[in-house]
Formats: sequence, C-alpha cells, structure tokens
Amino acid sequence: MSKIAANPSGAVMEEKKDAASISHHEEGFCVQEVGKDDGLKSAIAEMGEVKEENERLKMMLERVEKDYQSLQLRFFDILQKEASEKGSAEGSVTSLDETEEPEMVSLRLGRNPREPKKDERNGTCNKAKENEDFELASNCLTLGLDATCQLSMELASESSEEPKETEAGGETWPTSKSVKARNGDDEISDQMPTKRARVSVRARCDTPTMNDGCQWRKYGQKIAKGNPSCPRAYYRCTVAPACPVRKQVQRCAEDMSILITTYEGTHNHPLPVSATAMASTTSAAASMLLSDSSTSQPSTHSSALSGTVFNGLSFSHFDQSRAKQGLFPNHAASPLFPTITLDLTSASSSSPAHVTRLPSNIASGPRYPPTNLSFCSKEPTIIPAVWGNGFPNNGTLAMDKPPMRSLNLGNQFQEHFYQQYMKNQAPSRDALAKTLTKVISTDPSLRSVIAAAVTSVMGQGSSNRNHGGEVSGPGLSLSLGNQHAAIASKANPMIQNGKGMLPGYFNWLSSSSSPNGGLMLQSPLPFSVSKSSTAPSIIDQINH
DNA sequence: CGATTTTGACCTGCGC
DNA sequence: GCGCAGGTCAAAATCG
Repeated sequence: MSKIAANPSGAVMEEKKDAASISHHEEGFCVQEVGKDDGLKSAIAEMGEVKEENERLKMMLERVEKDYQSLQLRFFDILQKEASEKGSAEGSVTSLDETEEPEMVSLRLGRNPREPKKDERNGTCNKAKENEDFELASNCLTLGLDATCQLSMELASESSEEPKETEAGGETWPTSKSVKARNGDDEISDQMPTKRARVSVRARCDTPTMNDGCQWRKYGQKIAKGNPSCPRAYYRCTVAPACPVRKQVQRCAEDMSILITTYEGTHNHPLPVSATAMASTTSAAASMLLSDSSTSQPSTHSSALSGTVFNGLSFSHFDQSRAKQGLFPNHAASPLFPTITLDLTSASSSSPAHVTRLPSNIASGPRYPPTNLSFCSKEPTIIPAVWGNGFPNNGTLAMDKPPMRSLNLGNQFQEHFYQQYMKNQAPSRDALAKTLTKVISTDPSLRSVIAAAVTSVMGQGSSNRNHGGEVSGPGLSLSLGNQHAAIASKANPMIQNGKGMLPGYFNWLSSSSSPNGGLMLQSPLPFSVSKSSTAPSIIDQINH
C-alpha cells in the first residue's frame, strides 16, 4: 500500500495522499452506483461509510503528526539539555570544544550531518532542514564508513580551501600525512589532524581477504613490524574510480586463521547490496566511536570511556601510559586515527583479556586508543559465511534476503547492555532516565533505532488498514524491555523498501512487526516505550 | 591489451 | 639530526 518513507514527514504526507486517493476512488465508484436505481440506497450508505472512514483516517493522521512533532521536540529538548549539562560538567572546555554545537540527534548511518557539499551534490538529500536529523535511510544515504569527525569537518568547512579529493570523493580521504604530502601548505592538517575513525574487523577467514561485497585493488604491501610472516596488504576500493575507501588486511600473528581487516573512509558511490552489510556495520561502529571521540578530547579520551560497557558493547580504551607500559607496545607507532575493533571471531572474547590478543600494529595509537566491540554471539552465526570464504561467489544477495538479517549480533549485545544497565541502575527511575538519556545522547546507533521506530510508526499507522477499512491503532510498542521476546522471523519493515538502502544494523535489535501492527524493537532495557494517541510518549516514559 | 599484483623507492611522523 | 616504521606511489611483472 504505502511504503515507509525515509522522511517521517514524507511518510505522513504519503499516508495522507493515500487516504485521499482511496476516498476519491471510492467516491467515484459510488457515483456510478448512484446512477443505478437498485443500488442507490446501498451506494449512499457505502458512501457514508467511506466518508466516515476518510474522516477517521484524517483524524488519525493529524493525531499521529501531532504526536510525532511533540515527540520530536521533546526528544531534542532532552538531548540539548543533556549536552549542555555535559558541557558544563566537564568544566574545562578547550577552544575546540567551544566550536562544537550541542550534540544533535543524527540518524544518518555514517554520514556527517554537517556536510553541506555532500548535500549539494545529492540534491535529493537537501530536504527540509528541520527534518535533517531524522532523515533516516533516505535515498541519499551512503552506506559507508563515515570516518570524518564532525568537528574536523566543521573546521574544514570554515576554511576556504578544501582538498580536491574532498570535492571529488566527498571525503577528506587523504590522511593528514598524505594531504600534507601533496598539499604541503595545507593548514587544516597541521592544525587539526582529521579524526578519521578506522574500523578493524577480526574474523576467521581462510581466504586472503574477506569478501565484503566491494571490489578492491591492492596498491601496496608492507611487512609490519612484529609480524614479519604476515605482511600487511593495502587495498583501495575500485567500485568507483574516486572512491576514497581503503582497507588494510593482515593476518593475526597469534592466530593465522584470523584475518584483520581495517576499513577507513566513506564510499562515495552506491554500494552493491552484498557490500552494505559490512559497510553499515562498520559505519555504525565508526559512528559510535566518533560520537564518543567528538565529545572528548584525545587527551582525556581514556578517562571518558575507559573500561566501560556502553550500550552493550565492551569498550576498551587505553591511555598512553598503559601503552607505554608495554601492554600495547606498538601503539606508539600507530597512526593518529581512532580505531574501533569488531571482533567477529567465534571465541567468546568479550572480556577485556581478548584485547591483548589484538594485533597491536593494527590497533590505533595512543592518541586514539582502540575501542573493541565483541560481536561474538553465543549462537552460531553466519558471519563467516557472509564475510568469510563462505560468501556466495556471485557477490550479490537477493533483495529479499538482506544480508544483515542473519547477522546475529544481538544476543551478547543485549546481554551486555542489560548487564550494564543492571549494574549501574540506581534504585530510582531517575537514574534510569539519566542512564538512558545519556546513552541516547551519546550513541548514534541507539538514536537511530529509536528514530527508526518513530519513523516507522508514522508509516505503519495507516499501512495497517485491513480490508474492512478499519484502521488498527498506530500504537508503537517499542518494547525495549522484553528481552525474552521471540526474535522475529519476518523481514524488518525498515528494509522492505526494496532498495536495499537501509542500514542493516538496525536488525541488531531484532526488530519485528507485532501482529497488532506495533513495531517491536528488542532491547534489554527493561522499560517499554509506546507511541499512540493514548500511550505516553517516549520521553514521558523516560521521565517517568 | 587492459586490469591487477608485486615490489622497491620515497615521503612523513615520531621517538631518541 | 638520525633511524625506524607506517603508508603511498609507480614502474615492472603477471594474469585473464
């Protein structure tokens, strides 16, 4: 009937249009019926019903619109409040911090919301500004590694000069080093090294490289110190000529069956469906990492998140002193970039101990200590089949089988989140509200999930019309508390647009459509969020 | 013959 | 300043 539009307001508009067209159609039908004597009465009655239904639909849509707007406003309020509180709490604000705006909700997967040039290039992306932050999985969504820090982009945009590759590729790909190598007088690089996130993926793989769906060309190889038997290979994305994405591939010194692939950069071209799985996953990781690093200066980075379990992910940050103590001997020689490591190996290695198994020459340097995410599910997953040598050789996946559907990243993810919640939970609900607000305000992936739910309910409200013309309630049941709920087998409504453009990592939370039309998003947080005309809003629930 | 890989040289940043 | 290590370039070699 009606597709779920990326833009929530767009979805509403579409629903309106839908309802109107239905009603017009029915009215036209009735006019024909009126012409026949024997059908006059029934036609009039039918017309009345249709009009009634039309009115109901309109009211429903208005209600949903109002709900959505108030919800959005309150959501922003909370986030801004949180951001300002955070800013004042940190006290010593550097000049760099001052240039940063309060953190806003960004639902873009790996896209920088403050990239005017990108938006100009992608004309369709340049939609209403007020909806920008809720622009989820729109047509212009680039699934890739958004490695560029907002802060650095801001600074770069202030400068009149931009590296040419930025214009060509939509990404300041050349590292501070290479930029300087080619543009010796580039001040941006000198003043503010680009905080480009790297996403390192550890996975068991027998083949020389992981098949991540993209096309790569090897442009170099180096024997890395500490692992002479496993030279590091450098690859460049060749899907598009100017694509700035590169990756490094190296075998783990301790376990040769483990392949460490480090991605860097953002694809500036549409990705093959088969490539979106890895791209969106790494993008989510990078976004999360950058969301953290953008709010804490490198020098204080380790204190910000060190040793925390955040949003269910084991964050292991290391400060320079620890690196110098010999725990990570090669970190000192590592580059400037923050690195997040996704451990997709089968070992249950969420404990901090596994971090020491990381090849130190892949991990980041002391300026941007590594973040490690263990996505090892206790259940068998098909990750190796997708990203490893078991990947289908045709390189594509059927549209109706989004690759991420099967990425069972959720179990441990949820467990960690739940455990962390339980660990940190103060007896009061106030603590819960604070915890949740903090998580929401700092974790883009969770923001995205919530916004996705909000977005989807706008589309679902009227898509649940049954044949009898009845409209099921638009109630959104964001059941974040039911961690035992069955994992849905249905396809995620968010990825049913047939375009394969939606970030698959929403499926981390095993979203599903409940029979009554509510969108169920599983998460270990033991509370539920409902959105309907009668149910309190998400923020209400948080505040309660 | 074009695309890809190999490989040595070169550049840069960092630590001493 | 020097040496080391990471990263990139580009010519030569190889492959399909």
